[in-house]
Amino acid sequence: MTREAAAQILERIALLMELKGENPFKIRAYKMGAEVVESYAGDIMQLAADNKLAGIKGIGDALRDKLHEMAVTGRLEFYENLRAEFPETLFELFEVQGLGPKKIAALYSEIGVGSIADLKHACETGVAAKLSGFGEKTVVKILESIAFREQHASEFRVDQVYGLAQSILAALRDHADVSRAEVCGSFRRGKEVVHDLDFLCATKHPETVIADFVKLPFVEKVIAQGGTKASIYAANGVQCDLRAVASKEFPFALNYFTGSKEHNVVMRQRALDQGWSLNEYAFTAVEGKDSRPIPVVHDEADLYRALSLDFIEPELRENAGEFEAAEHGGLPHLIQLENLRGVFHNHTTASDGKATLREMAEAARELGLQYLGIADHSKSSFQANGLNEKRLRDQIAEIRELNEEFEGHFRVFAGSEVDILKDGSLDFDDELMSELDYVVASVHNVFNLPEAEMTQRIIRAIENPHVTMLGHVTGRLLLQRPAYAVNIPAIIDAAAETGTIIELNASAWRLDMDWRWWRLAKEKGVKCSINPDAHSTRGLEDVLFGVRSARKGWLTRRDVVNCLPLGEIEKVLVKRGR
DNA sequence: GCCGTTTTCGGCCCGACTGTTTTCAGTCG
Repeated sequence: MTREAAAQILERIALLMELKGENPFKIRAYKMGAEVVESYAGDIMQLAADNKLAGIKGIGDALRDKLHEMAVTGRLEFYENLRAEFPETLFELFEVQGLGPKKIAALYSEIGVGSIADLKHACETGVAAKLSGFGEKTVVKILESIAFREQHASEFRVDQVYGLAQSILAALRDHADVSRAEVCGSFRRGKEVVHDLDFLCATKHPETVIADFVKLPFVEKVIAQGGTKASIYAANGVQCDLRAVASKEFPFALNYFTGSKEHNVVMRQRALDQGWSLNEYAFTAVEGKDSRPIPVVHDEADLYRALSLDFIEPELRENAGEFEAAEHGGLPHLIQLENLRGVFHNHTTASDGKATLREMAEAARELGLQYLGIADHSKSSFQANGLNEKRLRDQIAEIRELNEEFEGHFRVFAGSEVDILKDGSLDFDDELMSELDYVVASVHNVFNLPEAEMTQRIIRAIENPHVTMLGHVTGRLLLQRPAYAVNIPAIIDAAAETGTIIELNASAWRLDMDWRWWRLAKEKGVKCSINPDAHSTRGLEDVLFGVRSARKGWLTRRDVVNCLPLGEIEKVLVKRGR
């Protein structure tokens, strides 16, 4: 059993215990255990199998035995018995905003609601509103949350499909009969969520490749299988399509299946202007039309060149100005993962992170970075074990001490993710913030302010000269919680005026500020910081998702402050007027 | 269920907001 599977079982035990009204501390112990299993630096399942879990904080006698059972047998009897008491679909209900264990327990035990479908019915027929603790407004909120979910059904965040995409791609490229393979579609275009995964391969033996594709280990169900095309569901419910084409068709098919649809329309129109028809297989001369000779196309760059265009990176293919730019050499040289030199906004065990300061620093060095910015939560974020003044000052001292060990080869920057309070004031006073190397200011509560008030709140915060950057601008959680109401152009203007950096939060849950706003920010001269918001050493690698979004927002390494080397980054952290 | 320890059991994370209530339970961060 994988660590992810084991962690999920522990999490689900915690949920079911909440429903049963178990001791809340016992529940928390299971949740903590799940986190430890998920983030432990080392092969925790092997340790569990070998009975060597003693001494790991958060894993006591009971969890040790349960993990051992899971590691050895691949199942957990305790969980299976517990699970049998409730319908499997009950877990869905925890994803509805406004529903917690108490309300779910009432819904289930009193009116038999065991799934989202049941819940919707109970709300619409007025049955739910009659329950004690429920009323009109609760029901409206629940229905709104269900509608939001339905709207985004069969969509996946990038982190949910990234590993699968890489595995399938690797399997295709390994296939003896495949000469080229690529992921296409919105995944290749770097969208923040995807509906499905589209794969393309070049081969002389499509039937063989298709037949082998549907037998890959991640395949849960074959939806369709033909001579050149197959669709399957992977184990996590993601639909994956594979198209097999001849090698000479590959660049055309790659371009066509990468999209976007709007981009393709313009491509075909431009081809027609040359007297050619363009489809997913080739250019063909349009009969009766005066056409130029058709050039040889080996790859996508040839295809764009044939249409008198510079190569347009997949992330830019949204028909949002990329053609105009590609006509006269105006496309940006997009940032790449390798350009990053450091990362800000990361958490440690001091607040709600899972790795210590030292572990985070070592992991960042291991990734080849030159600096790491720590920004644990501030005191108002009680739930995240936010640091008070004393603890923050202790951490600053600890960071200074650690830096001495690095002798200038690497640096940890002392920062804080300071809560922006309801009125736009900050959780720490100016004196304390002036002792920090940088400050990330973020909203963590009171999300339901009217737009004007929320905007003013944030602007007031970034007008503080100690605020270096603004964290996750809209608070959205992709596919789960919409952004709160805020006037982004006004925020961008204020950031430009005050020299405040805006974060591109690289967590796949957030990707906030959204890529659609970065061109405006860039025009106004606002700098970006791609921040992993890492809560573990592995979380540092989320910068990958942030870079995808930054590319989609037309950003180059010059627009992103954490591409600056150690020697130059300090200057940027000193805000104008600070 | 875990932890720490005066080694055997008591403590474990706080506050705001919302909506349903009429003084507070539940949810969220």
